[in-house]
Amino acid sequence: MQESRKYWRDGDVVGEELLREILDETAAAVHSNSNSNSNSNSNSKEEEEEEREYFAAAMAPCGRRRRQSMVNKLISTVYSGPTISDIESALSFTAGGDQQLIADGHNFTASCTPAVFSPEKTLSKTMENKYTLKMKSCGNNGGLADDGYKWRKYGQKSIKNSPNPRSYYRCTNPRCNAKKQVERALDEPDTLIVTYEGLHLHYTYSHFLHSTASSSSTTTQQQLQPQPPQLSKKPKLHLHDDPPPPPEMEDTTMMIMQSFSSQQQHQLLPADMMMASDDCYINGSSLMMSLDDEQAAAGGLLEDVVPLLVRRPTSCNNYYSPATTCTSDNDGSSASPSPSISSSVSVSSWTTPMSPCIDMAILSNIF
DNA sequence: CGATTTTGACCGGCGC
DNA sequence: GCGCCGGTCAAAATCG
Repeated sequence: MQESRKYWRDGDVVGEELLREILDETAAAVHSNSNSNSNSNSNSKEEEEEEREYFAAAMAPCGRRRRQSMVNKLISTVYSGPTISDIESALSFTAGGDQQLIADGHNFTASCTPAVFSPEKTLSKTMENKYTLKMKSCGNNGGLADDGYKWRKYGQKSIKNSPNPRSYYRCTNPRCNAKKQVERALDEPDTLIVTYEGLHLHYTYSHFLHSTASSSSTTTQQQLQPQPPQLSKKPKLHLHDDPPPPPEMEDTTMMIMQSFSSQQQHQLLPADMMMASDDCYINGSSLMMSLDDEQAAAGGLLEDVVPLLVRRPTSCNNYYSPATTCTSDNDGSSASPSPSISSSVSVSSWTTPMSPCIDMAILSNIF
């Protein structure tokens, strides 16, 4: 955890160093597993070098399966959020109410205790999936991490024993019942507490933005999905302020996405929406996503499965030009965070060249 | 002019 | 039953 914090806070160089450390540790673990009878006190530099070489060989292009295993181990080391089993649980319409993720500024801890979905329960009951994020404010943009969705504020309430009001947001997609609450932490004025609730029944906007920039399989999606922000009339998005996205995603993000794509096919429920692409197809009332193709996953499917992506706070300022208007204020009440800043952050963060992109992916909602 | 935000009113759950 | 509290509604205001 401490290392993750270090990684999260410091710049890309430190992040890469930490990533290397993690890779080395993972390689050492694998090495020791494959040589269980070897001397356990092998801490010399030469042996460390051997381990590095061993791991480098394991990560060679020909060792795809082993690399996948390495990636999985890396993910499990760096990523403390929901596991693929949690995702599958969520996809199976689980609802525990206790599924909570706390991002303590920079790190996430997850306590996912999903309950098995009971068909007799009402839909609203099943949508009790909630998780709470604590995130640091970044400058005057409210510090709200991008989650790729557009939100509309529908209420604000002053909370007892708290000087800061709580704002209530609802996804602007009319068929989507996702909500979130935003309030400022009591003890840490620069920390925002965001509670997400409900399922998104559509793609993230950032997905389309990214797909538009780097994928060739977006035509159908764009036809079927809400108009991406850069094509909408919404001036608050300020996409013109974004740096031009590089064509490729950064490696680590790719690795994370490949980790997800390495899993078997995922059955996503429910699919009362109409959606089709090269990667998805409708199967009865459910949506099947074929994730065998890593390239397909790299085209943005991670955001299909993990709609909420919290970016590194240290980077967020880089994604906005000083001219970016922001309606947030100091009390966090009128932050109107997502509509004004979300999409631009998302696109940039996916494609920031120097970013090691251990983007902390938080799952609760599918689509 | 449509979309979004603001804000007071209203409603339901919960504890006493 | 009553009051408190959190969440939501909806009309007015604001924004672009």
